[in-house]
Amino acid sequence: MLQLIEWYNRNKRKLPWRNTNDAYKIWISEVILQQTRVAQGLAYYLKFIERFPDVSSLASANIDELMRLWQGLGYYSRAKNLLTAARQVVEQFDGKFPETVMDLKKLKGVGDYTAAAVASISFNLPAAAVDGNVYRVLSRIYAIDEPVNTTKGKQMFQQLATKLIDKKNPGTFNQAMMELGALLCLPKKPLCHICPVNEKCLSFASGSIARYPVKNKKPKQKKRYFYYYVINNKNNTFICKRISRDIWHNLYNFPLIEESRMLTGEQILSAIKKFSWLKCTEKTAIGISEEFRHVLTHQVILARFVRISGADIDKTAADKVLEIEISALDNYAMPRLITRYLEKHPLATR
DNA sequence: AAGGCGGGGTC
DNA sequence: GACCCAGCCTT
Repeated sequence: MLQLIEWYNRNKRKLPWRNTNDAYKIWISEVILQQTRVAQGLAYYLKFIERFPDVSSLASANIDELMRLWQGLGYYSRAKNLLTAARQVVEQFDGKFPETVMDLKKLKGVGDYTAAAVASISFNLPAAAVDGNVYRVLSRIYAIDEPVNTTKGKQMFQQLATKLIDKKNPGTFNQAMMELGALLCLPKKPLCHICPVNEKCLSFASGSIARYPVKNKKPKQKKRYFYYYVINNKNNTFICKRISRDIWHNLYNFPLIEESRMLTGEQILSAIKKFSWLKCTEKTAIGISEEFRHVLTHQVILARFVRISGADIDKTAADKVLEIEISALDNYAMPRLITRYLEKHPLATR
């Protein structure tokens, strides 16, 4: 695989986490890049390292501030797990970042891939980091028909990558494989004509690139109907922290009623009475927004926002909701659905 | 082994 | 629309 390494050294992107061997920084970069493109994660990495430059600063972080830093990046359990893992390092590893694959995998949120990436890049250990790029590259080079998303398939690819890894420069090898997948061996239109290993690529030789990687089945999406009630009382509004085992865990949003079917305008207004702490009077003004469509991997959220101003609030009964100033909304981590709504329909203060 | 968990880019 | 991204955790 010498051609691959040479290609990598000539063509690799200049990325901030490639200027360090600091295991903490490599770890942060790897977690940010889980199921996330470099272009999307880069800015998050920079502000994350600036705010939390080392594991001890992260270990003493506040969860709400951490979630706010992670806002918009998705897969929010990663942020929670980072905090848990940082505290593990401080408490179980005496503040010193673990240096073996086995110990790295003890950290919350660190699986086979991330452990191998940190071990190889920071500690020069011969651990093969097998991610989506590597599945694609290897399945094409060797024309492997085994599905990559089964236990058996994953084992096979892990074994193959382990056999191929350059034991002298494992970190460079791992990154070269991934960089090849990210820059040339693309999912849709791979750039085989300039690929450094095209002469060794079985699927290129047989014109069967498009068949790889083989995957079986895809989950289908479910529809959910969200009705948010956005209260605008003078300078204040009301938000709730999402605490159930569901999407957007630990993020904030507006008081919510969820239905399995679409509601009529009349039903949306009628549902207001489910909030016992909210009393509409003759002075109350109500407006229903257009539908917001928010697509996630496995579900589609169809949301409307009901703007309510001039209502009375029974604060003794409003124990599940948090009253905040509208100007403080930015301090709370919220899903993109909510920030998109607020960009389009800002809350007015007076 | 299967399902849950985001948001955005690309074709 | 469908697919995919430097995956991991829970059940």
